Amino acid sequence: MARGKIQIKRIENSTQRQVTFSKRRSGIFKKAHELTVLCDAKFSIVMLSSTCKLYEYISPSVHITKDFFDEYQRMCGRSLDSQYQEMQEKLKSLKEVNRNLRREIR
Amino acid sequence: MARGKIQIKRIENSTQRQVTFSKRRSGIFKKAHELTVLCDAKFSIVMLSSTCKLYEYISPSVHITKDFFDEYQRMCGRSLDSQYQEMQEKLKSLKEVNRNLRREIR
DNA sequence: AACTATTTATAAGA
DNA sequence: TTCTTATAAATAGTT
Repeated sequence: MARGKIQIKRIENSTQRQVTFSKRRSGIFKKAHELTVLCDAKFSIVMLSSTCKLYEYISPSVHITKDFFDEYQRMCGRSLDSQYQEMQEKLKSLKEVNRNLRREIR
Repeated sequence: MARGKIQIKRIENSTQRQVTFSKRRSGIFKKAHELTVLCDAKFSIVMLSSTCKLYEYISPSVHITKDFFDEYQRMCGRSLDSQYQEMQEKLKSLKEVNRNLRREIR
């Protein structure tokens, strides 16, 4: 995009890949924040870099994932049944992460 | 940004807010996809609009949330010392989410 | 970390 | 709503 057009394909040079990641990561978080403010949207963004770092963005009005889903419930009035499958899958994966993290930390 | 500069504050007109949401949503998903390809990043984006719709983006190489965290484990699990603090914090928050989700499902 | 030449995103208009 | 386009914003390459 700027001093030259780039193709959207993996950047092979590791240094450049990190620089681009850093720049574009902040760009996306900025856009997410703007959309939050402009349109009353709520966000959860989890980003995992190739250098092994975890970055997160969560809308200011949403503090934890639970709040996020609670808000969805409240606004949409969807029954628990329709959400059940999704939440159960989420719970299952979180349980496994939980277990693995315990093991790692020990 | 275009035919005029806008202030980043809530768009009061509902129609315009939806139009802007729709445009910017696709913009963010496009950027996320590009970052995925350019930098080997992995993403999970969950977006909740003010009109009660849920939108998600997950990196092509990641099929479910579990895979996402598994990948994090695989990549980061070895350098424990440097990751310790971060993981412990993560574990703490995941435990809370876990607890809350259990309650939701019951 | 800054700087700009360009590309890209998008606000307003059609 | 889908397309256009003038302009604002993001960013690739550079310093």
